[in-house]
Amino acid sequence: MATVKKEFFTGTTIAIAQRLLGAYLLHSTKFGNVIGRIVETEAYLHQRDPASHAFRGKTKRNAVMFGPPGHAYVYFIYGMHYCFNVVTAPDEHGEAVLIRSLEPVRGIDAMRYFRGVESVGQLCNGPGKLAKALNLNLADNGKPLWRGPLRILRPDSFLNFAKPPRRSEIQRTTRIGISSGVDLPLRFYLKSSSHVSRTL
DNA sequence: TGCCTGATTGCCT
DNA sequence: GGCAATCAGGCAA
Repeated sequence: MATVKKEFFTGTTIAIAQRLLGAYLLHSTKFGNVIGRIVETEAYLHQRDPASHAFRGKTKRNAVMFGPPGHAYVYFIYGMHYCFNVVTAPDEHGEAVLIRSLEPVRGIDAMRYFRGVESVGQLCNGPGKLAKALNLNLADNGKPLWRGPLRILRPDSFLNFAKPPRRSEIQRTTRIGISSGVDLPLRFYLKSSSHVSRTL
């Protein structure tokens, strides 16, 4: 298992949204390490993106988005769900990448316990689902992702010589579950994956 | 202070 | 496909 370096989080938010595909998200829990392969992401920008939490400026809730890149931005939504994001862009630029789906890799029984669901295909195929499967909540907001109990692992962490996905493997579409900025093509997922929240 | 909405999910028809 | 659950943040007053 090779954790990414801090430099992994430099570049445009859109580039990082694509770079994260094929990488892994690890969380160390009381039931051991829980790991999933990232197969679906969405970019949320600062300006020109009304769907972004950062669009209306910095607040107590979204402050982490405006901090340095490579940290976790976790927020509570709909009174019952958490969503996990990777902060991108330099200080004072409120941008992040929402992780929408994972393919379960390790700690699947722990995921089942946290989710209360058996089917592997239903464990992490949605932003609220994966946060629950990895036992993520507001306590994880602001944590670094290149060291510590919550980390991003390189795409070659599990399969020998596994390379990042080719550009042709990545499908780009509009985002899901928003009411403004619906026309922006800022969602990315791996065409070959059967674990995305939904295709096209 | 009060009202409305939301980067969702799961259950019901 | 429709809709309830459930509550913190954001904005109007």
